[in-house]
Amino acid sequence: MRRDVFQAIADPTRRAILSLIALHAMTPNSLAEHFDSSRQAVSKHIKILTECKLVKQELSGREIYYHINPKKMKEIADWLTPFQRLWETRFNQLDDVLLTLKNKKK
Amino acid sequence: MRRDVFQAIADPTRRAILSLIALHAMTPNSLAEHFDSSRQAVSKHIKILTECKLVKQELSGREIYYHINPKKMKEIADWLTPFQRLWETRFNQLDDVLLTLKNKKK
DNA sequence: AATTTGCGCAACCGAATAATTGCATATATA
DNA sequence: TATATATGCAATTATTCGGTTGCGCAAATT
Repeated sequence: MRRDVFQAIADPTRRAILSLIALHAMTPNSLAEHFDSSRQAVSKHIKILTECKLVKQELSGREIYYHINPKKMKEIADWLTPFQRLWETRFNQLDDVLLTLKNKKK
Repeated sequence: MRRDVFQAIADPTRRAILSLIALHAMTPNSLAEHFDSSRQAVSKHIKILTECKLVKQELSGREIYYHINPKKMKEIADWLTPFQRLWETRFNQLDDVLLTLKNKKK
């Protein structure tokens, strides 16, 4: 079973869950209220997020509050770092120009 | 068929393809040499990357050079932006402290 | 003590994925 | 012109995914 952050954030519901708990920790039930799918479906998503360490749990009686794990979120940002210069600089616009010239030559 | 950037980068081979063509444009055949899977398999990945606009193609005779599309890559970075403060500031460490205190209380 | 509530787990199902194989087409090369 | 090369597309298959349903358990509530 592949279980990495990239596979985890591939699902829109899981991305929404991350956005919600980024504001404040939430229980599965309170999370499920924000979606059309069942509580179990949401729980399954949480399980996947937990397995790849994107969320941590805080037990409180029979309730479980799920928190986001910033360190793991940063791993996604880290993967993007080498690509950053591509959109931050004007290299990409230069690429476009070169590409256009090349095509015109043909 | 869901075809967004997040689903696209979920696959490790596709992430590797993006990393390779970020350095310089490549043809499907030259890309396939970097992987164990077949040329067709790589082509299918490229198709997915093309469909979600992460790569652009430059035709040159019978060869097709695939380029990365920085604008689309940035969309991933944009999604991450709201989460940035979670790891860039010391809020996350503060969270850890509060969580520990809460657990001790019980 | 009995009932309700919050949760995880397992089984099941249809849809989507990733890979292979085989084929068709267009461009180079001999 | 015949052959080799670069590529895309379609069919097939095993696997994974996302969802539902039903269950069991522990903590709260009555």
